Amino acid sequence: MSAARNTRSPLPEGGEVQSDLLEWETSMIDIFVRAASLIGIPKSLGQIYGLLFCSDRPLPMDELIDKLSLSKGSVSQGLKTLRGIGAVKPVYLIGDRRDHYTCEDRLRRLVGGFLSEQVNPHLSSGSERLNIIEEAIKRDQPENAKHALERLKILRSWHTKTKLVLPAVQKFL
Amino acid sequence: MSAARNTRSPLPEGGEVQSDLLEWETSMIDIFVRAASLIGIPKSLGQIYGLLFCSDRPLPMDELIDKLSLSKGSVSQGLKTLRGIGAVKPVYLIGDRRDHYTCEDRLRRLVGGFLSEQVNPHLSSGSERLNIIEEAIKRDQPENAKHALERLKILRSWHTKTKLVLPAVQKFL
DNA sequence: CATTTTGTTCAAAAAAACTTGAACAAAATG
DNA sequence: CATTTTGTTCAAGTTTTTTTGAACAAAATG
Repeated sequence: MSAARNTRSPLPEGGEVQSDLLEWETSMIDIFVRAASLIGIPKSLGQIYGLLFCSDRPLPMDELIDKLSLSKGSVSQGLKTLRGIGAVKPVYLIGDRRDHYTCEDRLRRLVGGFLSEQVNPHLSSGSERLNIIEEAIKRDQPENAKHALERLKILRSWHTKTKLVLPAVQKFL
Repeated sequence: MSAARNTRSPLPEGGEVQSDLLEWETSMIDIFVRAASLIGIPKSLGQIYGLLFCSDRPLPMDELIDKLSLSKGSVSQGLKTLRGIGAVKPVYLIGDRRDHYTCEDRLRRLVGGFLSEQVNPHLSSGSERLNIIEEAIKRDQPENAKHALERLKILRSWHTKTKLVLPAVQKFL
């Protein structure tokens, strides 16, 4: 077990550090990439969030592009989405014209943002949709209308339970 | 508001009914298709589950293929996956050689199956992964090791909370 | 045992999702 | 105000995921 210290390549003249990620950073980012894909979010968003999570200071787009080897477009679009769900926040640093970003690191907020942007809209519209189905059943008058209405009832109960449980989960976290 | 009754086309001679779906069925299936894509599951699985949910009796593959206009391969593979997470169950009917399927309609079971197949594996491996990151931090000896360890600590607390909350949710449903 | 029925598998096709890069806009700088 | 810096947008390209369909296996039937 040779203990080689932190091997970022020494700064090239300029001032522009094409620093590779350290191993712990790579692994930690990987955790977020996996978590992202688990909840159906693109890999690049996981990477961006992950790098911000690892960083001990707010980072500008440049650095994200550079360290993650992503295109400008990807990072710009990714930050937009992450801002949208409140997972990252712009921070304005004096003496630097560029926007810098930090990650939201409170689990409750993180989950809250995700739920209210990605899940709640579906839940809300769900209620109306169930009413529309009820009307359709009445219109169709299927021979098994009774069964159809039973199914609808089940869906309504699922809907209710879900709307109840999500806020509770959030409060717990 | 003309109340046209259920318009399945009258049976063609054979006995094979290429019955189109009724409107209420289509809409209800659509609910499942949306829900599926919300949790990152292919559309066809949503359709299959949805049709079984609408049906008042177990259905054989043939009927799923026919009514949903999906290929044999898709339905076979889809049922396999759904069986895997316990969302559908084979039912053996006397006098019919074909497998028939019903859907699991207890929300708790449904969520339970999904969590234990798709989520828990990630959660379990997560613990080990965090230890590996800890080792990486020690190895890398980054100048901001203190910060890195703080981040790790946060991840561990998230991990713990998540492992705690999922079973609780399940119990509630 | 030849034939039919039922169901699985997997390579290739199709569709969907994601990423790129170049063109553009907006704001700051000198 | 011309130039540079920063950031967005979106059409086209790439990659990933999903679906198809034909070949195959297994079991029942007569």
